[in-house]
Amino acid sequence: MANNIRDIAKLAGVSVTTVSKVINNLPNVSPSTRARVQQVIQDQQFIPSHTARGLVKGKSKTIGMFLTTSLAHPFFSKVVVGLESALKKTGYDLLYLTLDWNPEYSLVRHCLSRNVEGVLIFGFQENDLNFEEIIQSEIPTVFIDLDMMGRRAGYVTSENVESIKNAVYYLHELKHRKIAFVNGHLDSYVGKQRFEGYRRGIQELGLPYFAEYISIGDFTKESGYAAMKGFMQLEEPPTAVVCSSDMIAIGVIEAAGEAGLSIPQDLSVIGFDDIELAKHTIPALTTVHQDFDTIGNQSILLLNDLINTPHSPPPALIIPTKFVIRKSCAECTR
Amino acid sequence: MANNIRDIAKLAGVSVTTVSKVINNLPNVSPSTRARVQQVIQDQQFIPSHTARGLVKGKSKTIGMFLTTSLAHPFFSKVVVGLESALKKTGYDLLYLTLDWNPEYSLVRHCLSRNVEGVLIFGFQENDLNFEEIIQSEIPTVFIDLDMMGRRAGYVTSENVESIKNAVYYLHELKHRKIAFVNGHLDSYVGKQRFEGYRRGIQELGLPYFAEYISIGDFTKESGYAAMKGFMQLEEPPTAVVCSSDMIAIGVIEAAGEAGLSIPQDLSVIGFDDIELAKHTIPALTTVHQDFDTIGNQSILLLNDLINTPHSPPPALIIPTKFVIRKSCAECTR
DNA sequence: CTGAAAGCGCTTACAG
DNA sequence: CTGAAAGCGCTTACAG
Repeated sequence: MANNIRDIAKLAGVSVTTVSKVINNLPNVSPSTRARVQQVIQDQQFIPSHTARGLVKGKSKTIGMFLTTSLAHPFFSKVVVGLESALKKTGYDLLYLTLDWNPEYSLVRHCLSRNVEGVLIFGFQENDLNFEEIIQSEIPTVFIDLDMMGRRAGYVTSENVESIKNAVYYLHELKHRKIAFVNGHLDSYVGKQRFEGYRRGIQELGLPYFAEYISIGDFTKESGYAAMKGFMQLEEPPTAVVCSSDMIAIGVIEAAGEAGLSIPQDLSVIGFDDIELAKHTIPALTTVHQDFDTIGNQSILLLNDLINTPHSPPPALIIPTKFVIRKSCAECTR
Repeated sequence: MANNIRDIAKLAGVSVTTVSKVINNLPNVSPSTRARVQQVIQDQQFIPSHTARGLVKGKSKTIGMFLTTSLAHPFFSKVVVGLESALKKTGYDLLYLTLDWNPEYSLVRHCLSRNVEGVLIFGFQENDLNFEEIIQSEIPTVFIDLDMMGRRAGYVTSENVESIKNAVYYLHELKHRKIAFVNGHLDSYVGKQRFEGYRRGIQELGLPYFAEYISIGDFTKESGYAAMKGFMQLEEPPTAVVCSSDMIAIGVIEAAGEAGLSIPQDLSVIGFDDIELAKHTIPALTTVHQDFDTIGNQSILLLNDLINTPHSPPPALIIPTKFVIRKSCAECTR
C-alpha cells in the first residue's frame, strides 16, 4: 500500500522530486514519465497529504471562521450558502473555530497554531472579543456586519443607513408624519447605522424629532411588542413604525392588534431583513431585504484578495438591499 | 523572533526534546528546567504549530463536516449551537468541507488529504452522495437524520416514528377519525420514518387507511397548501391533518383559511419541528418539538467516541421529541 | 533528568 | 529532463 510520495516514486521508478512535480502539475517532466507516475498514483489511489504540504509551504488553504453561538440567528444559514460558493471558487476550506472563554485564550493563538490564512468574523459586536489583537496580528480578516478596519482587515455589511432612510421616505410619501423607530441594541454596529438612517430621514424631510418615537430594544419580537405598547400610551401615537428587524415588526403588529388597531389602515409597519416569516405575517410585511448570499460570497472573495494580492487595500463593502413592498403600509388618512 | 521549537530550545539552553516535553506537559523534566522553558515560551509568545504536530502524530484534531447547501434550512443554526458546546468539550475544531461536484471528486479523498479524524454528515439524503465509499473507508462517521451504519459509522436523529404516531393518537383522543397526513419527500429518511409513524397510528387505532388522506410533498408551505386544497375536494374531507413539518402545517392552515374553515374548530392541524414561526401562527401551532441542540451535541460526542474508543460500537441514537400543545387542535364535533 | 537522531510526508533550490 | 539532499516544525524511541 502506497501511503506517501516515496512509495509512489519507488513504484514508478523515479525520484520523489519527479513525483512531486507530477502531483503539482509542474513542468520539466517528460510526457512519458509523467504518464507513468500518474498511472501509479491512480493505481495506488494515492492521496497527497494536505498537512505535509501545508507544513512545508507554510500555507493551509484554510480560512478560519469565528461565530457567535448566539448565531442561532436566522440569517446564518443563508450567509453560509454564499460562503460555500465562494469557497469552492477559491479552493479554501472553512475551519469553524470554537472559542474558548478562558482568560489565557487568544483568537490569534488559535489562528496561528492552526495556521489559517485568513479569518472571517461574524455575529460579534465591537466589544465581544479582543479584535484589536487580531487586527494587530495582521492576519487577513474580514468582519461581517462590524466596521472594523486594519491594514489587512476590512468588512462587509448591508446598506443599513440608506435602507432605513428610504423606509422613512416611503412612509413620508404615504403622507405619514408621525413616524416612530424601533431599533435593536445601539452597541451593535447595525443598530447604530440604522439609527443614523432614521435620524437622517427625519431630518432631511424636516419632520420633528421626537425622542418618544424612538425605542431601543434588542431585535426581538418582545422588544417590538413592548415598544408599541409604549407608543400607544403617547398622546399622539405614531401612525407608522419603522423597525430594525422583522421580528421587531412582528411584535409591533401583535401589540397593535391587541389594541384593536388594524394594519395597515390604522398603522403602517416596515421591517428589516426579509426573513421567511415576513411573507407569512398578516398582513405580509413590507420590509428591507438583505442579500445574505452576496454577503457570504463577497466575504470570502475579499478575504481571498487580502490573502493573495500583496497590497490589496482593506475592503469596506456595502451590499445593496432591496425594499420589498408588501401589505403592511398604507396611506395615512389622519 | 522565535518561531519554532528549536529557537526556544536554544534560548532556554536545552534540547528540542525537552521543549517538546514541556509543551506537552510530559514528565521527566526537572522543575527548574520546566520553569525556564516555560518562561522562554511565554516571553517569545511561542505558539506550537498544530500542523507539524498533526503531521508527526498523524492526527489533526479536526472533524470534517459535510453539509447540503440546501442547508439554508432553518434548523441548521440550532444544531450548530449543540455542536459548538461538544466541540469545546472534546477539543476538536470543525472543518466545513465544501463539496466539489466534479466526477473525480471524492468525499474520502477530501477527508484523507485533510486528515480529518471523523466526519459529520448533515442534510443529505441516501442517494445524494457516495456514502458507501465513506463507510467503506472506515473513517469514523456520524450521520444526522440518515440511518446509515457501518463498522465505524452511525447516526443520530429525532424520534420520528413515535412522534407522528403520538400525534395521531392525540387527534384520536380528540375524537377525530378522519385524520390526514401531509408528508415530505419519501426519499428522505425522516419522510419514510414519519410515514411509518402515521401508518402505525392509523393501524393500531383501527382507523381505516385511506390513500386519499395521504399527500406527499416536499416539506414546504406550498406543498401543504396544495395538499389541503386536494383534501377539500374529497367527499369526506379530513377533520384533522398531521404534517411532517411546521411549514407544511402553515400551508395547510392557509388553504383551510381561504376555504373559510377556522382552525381549530373546523380543522385540527399538527406540525413538526417547532420552528420559531410555530409560536406565531394564528392559532399557535400544536407541533412536535425537535431537540436540535442535543442532536448537535450528541453527534460530536458520539463521533469522539468512535474516534477515540477503540471498539466503540457504531451509534444509532434516537433523540426524544416533545409534543407541544398549542391552539391548533380541538375536539372533533362532527 | 537530558539530548542526539530519525522520521512524519511533503517541496524546492541546486547540480548534473 | 532527472534526482540527491536539505528543510518545514514537530514527536518519539533510545541511549546515556
